Amino acid sequence: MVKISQKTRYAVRALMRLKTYGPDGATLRQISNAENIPTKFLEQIFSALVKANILESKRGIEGGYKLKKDLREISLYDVMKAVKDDVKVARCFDFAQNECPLMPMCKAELFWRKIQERTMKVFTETMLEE
Amino acid sequence: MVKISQKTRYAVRALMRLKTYGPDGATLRQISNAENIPTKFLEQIFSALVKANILESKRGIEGGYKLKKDLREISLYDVMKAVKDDVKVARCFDFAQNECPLMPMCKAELFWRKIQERTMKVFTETMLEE
DNA sequence: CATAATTCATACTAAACTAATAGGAAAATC
DNA sequence: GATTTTCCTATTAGTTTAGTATGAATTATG
Repeated sequence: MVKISQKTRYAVRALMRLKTYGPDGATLRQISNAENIPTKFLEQIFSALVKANILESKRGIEGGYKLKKDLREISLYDVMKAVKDDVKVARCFDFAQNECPLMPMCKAELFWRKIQERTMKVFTETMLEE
Repeated sequence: MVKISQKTRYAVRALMRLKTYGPDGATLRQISNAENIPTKFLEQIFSALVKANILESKRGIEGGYKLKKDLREISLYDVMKAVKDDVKVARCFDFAQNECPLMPMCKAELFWRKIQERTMKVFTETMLEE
């Protein structure tokens, strides 16, 4: 099953939800309640999104999270990368680099390269809001 | 990690390898040796490819497998479907159908639909040989 | 017909990965 | 100083994937 991880899916929903709170943002708890996402799990996700410069955080009472970018500027790939949901759909993983017995460039490798490129293109070009 | 299953990856390599044996095809053992794929695992894969009408098989001594279609006519999606490596990259799995609290059509759902469509397009349009 | 080589069918095990939980530290406001 | 929030990181539980195992059915050949 080729699928995008729950982490990424939660992240996307949470970001979209966060936007509805306007420029002042919201707390983790507000988002996790609104979207029915396990609070502690979302915490890890938001932490990663902060590191990726997608969110801005402030601690303490009156703290919370704000979007640091417009949804139009955030691609699915950005989110996946932030939460470490790698997109290695199809590179040639069957042999360690430079050890493929069919090197320098077997047909399968060429094929997987194409798939990888085309899939990446979809993920990098599809923005959370278009 | 978004990736295509080992089953599908083996299948692609095996099909490409099979082609090199010409119109008479080859046995499971030949392919599994040549590609270094666990024989019994490949057996399951080939069985699925036969059911999907991608391969033709003949039992007994002198038996083996033959391609039933040209590689140009087999898409990655065909292979994935055959080996049950579903492509549900991104439909809205977060709520059971008709139970999404954001229905009739939340922003996330729209987003995932786009991703799903675009990814499917890549997989159905990329052929094993182009 | 007996034998050997092959595909077919299905159940089981092991390994890897993902999702979720847990506990407490650090910061900010009042 | 108390409370509310984010931050950090380790552990557990659950699910999925990869691989192994066993044996039946089929077919060519001597």
